[in-house]
Order: sequence, then C-alpha cells, then structure tokens
Amino acid sequence: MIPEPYNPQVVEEKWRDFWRERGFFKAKTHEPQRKFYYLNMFPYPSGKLHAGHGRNYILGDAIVRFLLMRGWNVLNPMGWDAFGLPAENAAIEQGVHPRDWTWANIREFKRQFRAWGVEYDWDREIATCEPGYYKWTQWIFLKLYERGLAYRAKGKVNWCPHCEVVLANEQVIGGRCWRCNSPVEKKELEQWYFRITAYAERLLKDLEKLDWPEHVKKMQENWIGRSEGAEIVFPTEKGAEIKVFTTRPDTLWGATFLVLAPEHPWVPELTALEQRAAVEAYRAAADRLTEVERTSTEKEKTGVFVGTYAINPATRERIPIWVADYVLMGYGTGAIMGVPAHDERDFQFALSHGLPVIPVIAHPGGEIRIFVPADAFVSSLPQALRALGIPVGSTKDGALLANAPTEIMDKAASVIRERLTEKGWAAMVGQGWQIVFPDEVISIGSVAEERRALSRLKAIDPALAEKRTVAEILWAVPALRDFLFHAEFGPMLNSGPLSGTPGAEAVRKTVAWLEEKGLGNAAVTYKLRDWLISRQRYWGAPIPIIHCPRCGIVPVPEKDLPVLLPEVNRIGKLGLADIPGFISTTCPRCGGPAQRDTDTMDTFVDSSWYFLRFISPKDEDRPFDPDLVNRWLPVDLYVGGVEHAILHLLYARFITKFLHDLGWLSFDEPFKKLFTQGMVTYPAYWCPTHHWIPPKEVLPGDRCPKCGAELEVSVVAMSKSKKNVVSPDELIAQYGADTERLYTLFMGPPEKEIEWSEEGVRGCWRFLNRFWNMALAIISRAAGVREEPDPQALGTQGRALWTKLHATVKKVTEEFEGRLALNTAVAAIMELTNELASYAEDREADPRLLRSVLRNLVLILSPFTPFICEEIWHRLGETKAVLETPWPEYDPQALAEGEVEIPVQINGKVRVRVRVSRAAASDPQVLQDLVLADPSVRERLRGLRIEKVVAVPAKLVSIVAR
RNA sequence: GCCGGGGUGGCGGAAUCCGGUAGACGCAGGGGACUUAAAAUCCCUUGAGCAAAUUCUUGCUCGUGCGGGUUCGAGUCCCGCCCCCGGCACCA
Repeated sequence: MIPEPYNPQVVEEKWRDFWRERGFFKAKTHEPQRKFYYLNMFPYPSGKLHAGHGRNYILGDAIVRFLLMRGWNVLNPMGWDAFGLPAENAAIEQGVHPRDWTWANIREFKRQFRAWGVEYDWDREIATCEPGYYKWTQWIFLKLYERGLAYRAKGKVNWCPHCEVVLANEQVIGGRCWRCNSPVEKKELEQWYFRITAYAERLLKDLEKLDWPEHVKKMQENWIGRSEGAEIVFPTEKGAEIKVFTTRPDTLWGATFLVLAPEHPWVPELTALEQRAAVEAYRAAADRLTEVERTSTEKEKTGVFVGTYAINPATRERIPIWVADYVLMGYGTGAIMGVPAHDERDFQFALSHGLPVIPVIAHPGGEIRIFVPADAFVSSLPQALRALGIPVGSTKDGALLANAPTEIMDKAASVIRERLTEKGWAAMVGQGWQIVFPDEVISIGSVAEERRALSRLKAIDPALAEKRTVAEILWAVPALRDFLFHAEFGPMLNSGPLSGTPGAEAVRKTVAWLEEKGLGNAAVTYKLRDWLISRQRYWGAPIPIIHCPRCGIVPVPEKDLPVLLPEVNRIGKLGLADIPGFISTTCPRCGGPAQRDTDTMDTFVDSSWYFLRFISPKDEDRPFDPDLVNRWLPVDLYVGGVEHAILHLLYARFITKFLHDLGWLSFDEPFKKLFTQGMVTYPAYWCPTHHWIPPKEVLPGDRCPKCGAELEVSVVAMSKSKKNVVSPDELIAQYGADTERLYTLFMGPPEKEIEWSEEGVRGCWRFLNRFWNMALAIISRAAGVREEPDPQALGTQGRALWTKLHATVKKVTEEFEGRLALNTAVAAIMELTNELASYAEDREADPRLLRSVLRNLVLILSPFTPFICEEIWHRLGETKAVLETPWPEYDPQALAEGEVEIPVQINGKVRVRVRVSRAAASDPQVLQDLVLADPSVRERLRGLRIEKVVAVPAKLVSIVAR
C-alpha cells in the first residue's frame, strides 16, 4: 500500500475555520478566574503581512494555544492602529478615502492571519479610526485638559519637511524623522502638548516593578534621563538673574563664564548694544540649523559674547555671558555655568574663545606634573629634583618633565624657584595650577590670579604674546594636556570656605552652603519633554476643542463627543484646516460663532489606551468597564517589537498612570511582563539605476536583471520598501502554514534578530513529512489500542523512550512558562520524534507505548503546528479537539528511571564513562562506590594514590590521584 | 563618550540562570542507496591535530575573542583588555 503523503494544503484547509467555529479563542471575561490577558501589539494595517511579521503573531498564537491547553481563561484580542499618515498619503495620491484604504488592508491582514492559523477573539476587534473608539480617545484628551495636563503652547517644535508634520521628541530618532528618516527642522508653532513630564519620576521609579527585558527598561530610564544637581542663581550687571542647572555644584568656584542657549528669552535684554548685530546673526544662524547639524559631535563649539557680565555668586568675580548653541533651551534652565577645568565641553569652548580656566578640583591621581621650558632652568635643577625623589625626564626640545606626589609639591616649588634662569618659569599642574617664577609662585585660584600670571608670562616670553589665557599656553605642551582638564570628583580647591572638602561630600556640602546663603537649591532635571500631540492632518482623532473669540479655548462638552471627522471626497495637504464646514461651529459656553480646533491627535494617543478597550469593546457609555478592566489587567504578557521600547510603551504607561490617578484604574502599570521579539532579516539588493530589486529576480553573481550592473547586497530587516520580503502566501502554497510556523519558531531565539533561510524552511518541511509518515505508520500499527503502557513492563529501549517523553514534556512546558526560548523546545520535540521513529523500527515495539508517545507528542507539538496536529489527533481516534485536551503532565518518577552515563574525571580530564542506574546516580556515596569499583576506572588509577573524590549526583565523579 | 546586549564548528544556534561529558537540534558539506537520469527521499559521516592501529578502531593533545585568577573541575564565576551589535548622545 502506498502511504498517504503529507499534503498540507488539504490538511490545513480542513481545519482553518474549525477553531474559530468552536469558539476556543473567545475569552470569558465575566468569569475571570484563572484569567490570562495575552496581547500582541496591534498592527498598523498597511499593505500585506510578510514572513517577518509572523515572528510576532505566530509566537503569540503558539503561546495562547499552550495557555488554553493549560486551562487558562485566555483573553487574546486583536485590533487595528488604524489612523495615521500612510493611509492619508495613500489617499491623497490615489484619491481613495483613507478609511477604505485602511479597511482593505485590514481585510488582507485578517485573511493572512486565517491562513497562518493565527486566531484571536474576533468579537473584540477594534479599530482606532472608528467613532466608537476615538470618541474615548477624545474623552481622555478632555480629562487631561481638565487636570491641566493637556495644554497649548507656542514654541520650537520638531518639523519633518518631508512628511510636513510636527513630531514628538520620541519620534525624532537621531535627529531624523522616525517614518521617513529626513533630517528634522525646528519651527516656531503653537501646538497641543500632554504634560508627561509631570509623571517623569513615577515613570522612572515604577520601571523597577516591571518584568521587562533589562535593555528596554534601560532605554526608558535613559530617555527619562533623571539628573540630580542644583540650580544656582547668577546676578547680572543688567539686573536680571540667570538661573543655571548643574550636576556639579561643587565646581562653582571654577565657573568663569555663563552660556545661554540661543533661544534663551533673556538674550536680547542681556545683549550690549555693540554686540547686538553679532548676537542676532548668531541666533538666526542657530535657528536655521537642523537638529542633526546642530548636535553633531564633531562640530566646533561656536558662540558669541553678549557684551555684558554676570557675577559668580561664590567668587564675586565678573564673568562674561555668552550665547552658544551647545547649550539647549529644552534642558534644565537653558543656561549653564561654564566650568572649563572640569567639563569637557566648557573646556573646548574656553580654549577656542580665550576664556580663563580655573581648576577647583584636585586631579584624581594624587600626582602633579611639572613642566619647565628649555633654557628656563639652570643645569642643577634635574639633580636637585632627583634629590627629592622625583624622577625627571625631558622632552625632545630640552624641556624638563617630571611627575611628583602631591605632598612634596611645595618643596619642589621652592627647589625649582631657586634654579630658574632670570627669565625662566615653570608650571606645576594637578593639585591646582602653580606657575613658578624666580621671585614667586602664582597659584591660579581665581580669574584675577590667572590674569596676573598671564601678563607675567607674556612679559617674560614674547613668543606668548598671542596667547589669551594660561590654559592656552599650557595646552600647547602636549605632556600637560592630561592634567589640564578632568571631570572626576575630588577634593575641592580654590573654593573659599569649602576648599579641602573631599570629593565624596563635595556636592552635598556645596548644595547646603548654597541653600544657606540663598544662592541656589538642590534640583532634579529630566531629559523627558512634554509630549507634542497635535498633528495638522485629517486622518486622526480630532482634538475636541473650540476656539471662541470671546471665551478663548473651550473644551467640547462630553455629551457632544465624538467630534466626528467630516466626510469629504478629497483630502488636502492641510488636513482638517482645509475643510471650511468643519471649522465653523458655535461656542458651547456663550453660543456665539466659534471655530473648531483643526488639529488631530498623534496616533500614539490612540494606541496609548487600546488594551483597555478590548475588555468591553462595544461599551457606548464608557471608555471601558472599570470593574472588568481592573480584574483583567494589567496585561499578563505583552509581545511586540523593540522599536516601541520608548514610544508606545512610555505613552501607554503614562496614560495608564493618569487614568489610575483619575480613579478609573486600580493598577498603574499596563503591562506586567513584556517580551520583545527580534526582526527577521533577508538580503536586500540595490541597483544604482533601478533601486531595490526583489531577491528572486536577482541574476547569478548578484547582477541586476534589468541592466546587469553588480548589485549592492545588505542583510536588513524585511520591509516592503526594500523589496526583500518573503511572502507568507507563497510559503503556504509551497510548504503549508505549519512549516512556516515551525520554522519561524525554530530559526533562533525569538528575541534575537535573525536571517531568514530558505534551507531552514525546507528542514522544517522535511521534519513535518517525517512526523506525518511516522504518525500514520504508528496509527495503523496501534489501531484499536486504547490502554496506556505499563512503564514497569517496558524493555530498555522502551523505558528510555518513556523517560525521553517525560523529559521533553518538562522541557517544552518550562520554555512556554519561562523564557520563551521556543527554538529549544522545538529541538527537544525533534529529538523525541527521532527517538520515537527509531523505537518504532523495532517490530517488537510495544503498540501501547507507540500510541501513547505519539499522542503526547501531538499535543506538545500542536501549539507550533496546529493543523497537522489536529489532523493526526483525530486520526488517532480522538473525538475532542486538541484545544479541549489538557496539556500533558510529566511524571517526575519517569525522569528518575533508566540509566545514565556518568563521566569520570581523573585529575580534571574525563577519562572514563560509566553507565549506572539513575537511582544509584542520585546518591553521592553509592555513585562514588560504584565508580571506584568500575574495572576501567581501577585500571586508570593503577599505581596512583587517590587524594580526593568529588561525586556530584546524576552529573559526574571527579577523582584527584597522584 | 555613556548605557545595555553579545563574541561557541562552514552557518543559525544548544549548554550560560544555579560551574559538572562543549557543539543538542537544524542547515550546509562529504560519501552511499534508490533512479535511465534528475528532483525528492533514506542511510552513513563531518571541531582541529597527533599517534598507534589497520579495516567494524583505540588512545592522546588542543579547542568557546585575548591575558590572568578562583576551583577537583570554567563556555559558565572574578579581575584586566580587545572586538561586534543595539540604544542614547554637546542633557550641563
């Protein structure tokens, strides 16, 4: 008889609607015992799904099928992040309505999910573009507005010139637009913001509670960017006081200048008449720079002196005020104190603009470096220094160099002073800077001393006439550079009453001193900025606000929600602002004529609460049912791409905390556990003339099919735009969905980025064929058998298979419940399959064991390949569906049976392997005795004296012998 | 620069949490069977090297980025480096 070949097309079509029709994926939200809320990040429905997307949905489907068999009441919904720019752009280009474009894509996505066997509770399907959903997005806006957490403000915003839209900070990736990668520009606009900064501290602190990948938590931590320090007030000659933020208040005595951001509001007021033109020109130039240009690390530090001075509140010295674009208006106070001796940027700035450098923190090494120019000292100096125990060297041009411990600095200074030539000088840097002259030593502890030392040096050496600061002179000596600037903590120097304070207490003591004197206070600053949410577009949730000439900004009353998107035939570039019928309305407060706000909300607002809506997706009176939500959330396991590590995940946490504060939610973190799956990469081919070429069309030798040019190959994440996608439709047609699913889960650890491999797919295809053939063979042999095997009655082979079965069940169960390394679970299942197949070769094989192992194998394989398993399951004579069958339990007893091979190490190397029963191997003394009695071990030990034996139960025995 | 993750065969990767036979599983390669042939399928084989043996082997040495350390034993732990990937980045 010719065996029936594996035909996935037939098998899969047979079961494709079975699970849905049986309602296995419908959550029973009103019975929340043993609830499990599993959630995949909902997709933006654009175009078609490719094999890379499968990483997310197939993984999720496998987990959910496992959970269902484990008896969980699983909520596993799916919806659509349906507002957004691509739909609108497609609509503008093709003249279709974005809604039609979006729903056509959604239909396509759903078709592909069905083909994959990826099932959801479709009764809960939601789309953010439906009025029944965005009504509540608008409601959240109103609630934020009520609490003062939504506000309108004018300011510099990120602007993508290509998308012609503003961007939130989180949507600017390395100075570029997150969608189109264009360099982002700055624009002065009045926009709506959400005050996410009010939640900065909680968003940071509560990360601790989350079972999230460490790197995602770190990314959020860095993004929130908490810094502790102080705010210090600097009086100015013009009267205004400038407040700066610093993390290093202990360096205040070294602040020799102030720098304001070009956008700082007080710049005009502080600018002297004669500097006005230069300052204005500088500010205008800074304004024109894109974010990429302005924040380029290699850029020379530019800036302009405003012509007036401030007073350093600690030293009471006059210090110049500058504007420079390395200071950002959006962080801290938009103004800094320049401490060139202990901040790398300030040091660069001081060097290029001739500003004095005053060291106020001792060099961490506890060492000083001595430099004496050639011809500046008498010949006995080296010897005299050596007499102090200081090793002395010299440069190529004859200058003297030495390192000395701090303690003998004063002694060294007097030794040097006595041995300088008449016009000689020397520098000692590290413990502050000392400039040694024949008649005195000037310690540079203030701007005044710096000026004096500089003029003396210039008077001595005409070659220094051009130098503007002592720092410039010393910087010219390469050997001193390491000692001129450092940003470490250390004992304070030249710091008036606080001089000598050790580094560990420096910040705390300085802040206390500042507070006592009323000069400043401890302060915390965050990098996080408020969330800019308004978009000048059509395809989004309209902002529910009315502008009334008499009443000002008036929120739309809740009863009037939703503010519907107007139906239009054509969408203009200006979005809602292009639609006159939408704009004019009446003021809800005074009844007079008024205008609607024409902005729509960032799509990330839509997605910041959707996980709540799934609980009661059709509720018309509330955004969600709070009782049910509080029983079902937080989400137990959230799976999605790491690209949302900051954006969506931060916003969703913020909105959750807000709704918690409002009293709607009892929890304040939406996602208890997060898993981020890796991207799938594939070679992408680039032709300089014909651009992206689909891999399939590429000619041998990586040539362009159109022009024959050699193509540039790069292995990158699958994407439609690079044409390097693998189509699930084609895979399913050729191998079936089970093969694609299995390969997707087997290709590597799910969290890692991995390259798609056609050969790998074929390996999984071969496996399923072997599995199919073996299963049918076993079914025909074990037809009619219904009893379970008796483990005690099995032979050695059977017993080994029995143990293997239980070990595999254990392994697979633990992977699903733990770290989700399903690739290793698949490997274990393959091993079991291989062992079952070789056991089945024995004509004497126990049919009860064959059937039992196959039955359990089908169950544990079913989350990976549900179609083939459902088929085999029913051919085994089962009447219930796989999903109605409990997940197999493993028997610890079975794992303790049979034999194990115990390696025996002699002097650290494995020399012998001994087979012992698992029972014997579990007792260290028994194991040790057995091993020492083994003939080949005795042979090895002949002539040696045993010094030590280590027996590790079930693992190995290690013998030390001489 | 800062933060995070990682470096294991020809390749993807196992073993890393909690030290205990390194290379599971799969791919690719080599050899063979079947076939007129090919595809498909099946079987054997594959870290590097050395020695004895000669045929079904046996034994030894080396081997998890580099250098040290702890230990009976290190891919795993500790210290110091190098390199790669990801995130942030003139954040005061």
